[in-house]
Amino acid sequence: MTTQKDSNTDETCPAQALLKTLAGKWKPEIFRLALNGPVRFNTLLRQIEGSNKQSLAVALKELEASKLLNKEIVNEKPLHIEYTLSATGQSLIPIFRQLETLQ
Amino acid sequence: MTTQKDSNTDETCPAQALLKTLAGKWKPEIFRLALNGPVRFNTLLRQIEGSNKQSLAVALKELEASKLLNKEIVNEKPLHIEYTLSATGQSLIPIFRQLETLQ
DNA sequence: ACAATTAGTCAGAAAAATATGACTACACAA
DNA sequence: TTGTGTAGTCATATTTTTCTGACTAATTGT
Repeated sequence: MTTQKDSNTDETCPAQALLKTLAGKWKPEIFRLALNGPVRFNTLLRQIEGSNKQSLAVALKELEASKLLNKEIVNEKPLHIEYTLSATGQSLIPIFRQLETLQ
Repeated sequence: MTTQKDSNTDETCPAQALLKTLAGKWKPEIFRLALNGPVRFNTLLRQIEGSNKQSLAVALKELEASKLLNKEIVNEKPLHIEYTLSATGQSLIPIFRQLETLQ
């Protein structure tokens, strides 16, 4: 006999996918700051109070892996790295704005 | 000397607030199912594979506490409880629909 | 009276997420 | 060559979240 616990395993719901990629203690804050322009590792570490290197590094890596942020080396002095919103990330801006209009 | 890690503690960003209320392993799935109409405890337990009583109970309690779901006793036979989208919950429907249009 | 269905609670265990502190490595300036 | 700023890694510890299995309790059907 098969269990009655089957059928509904969509896992293709975009809202759930987004919630999953932005899940975690620091990802939403990183993403929000990235809405205003490129962000950098040490700057985030100073801006986001209570955060730490390890957790930010993991969060950035995962946001990059899930294609919300792009990582690029900037050849200026001092040489540094910038994380910017990807095209996908930018496509979410209207939704964030819409959420801000909700009371 | 004060630390340079101050200033930016908004915590009034609605997008982040929503991400927080829908954070957790089962809340997004519960919420998504509730979009289609009233949901019930034992039914969710059967529908959401891999879930368990305890976690669903906690998730439902928190979704109710954060005013996304309403809990009501239905006086039919058998007497049972229904969780339905609150007004706030319903206000999020357009955003979920919009996310579904995103590739 | 007994079993099934309803909707949970509770204590403790296991798993996952997050934090700490030490360390690495490159570029550049003094 | 010593120091500062860049951006991390790594092993371990702590904290938080989630799961398991036993139990409760009211309602309804046989």
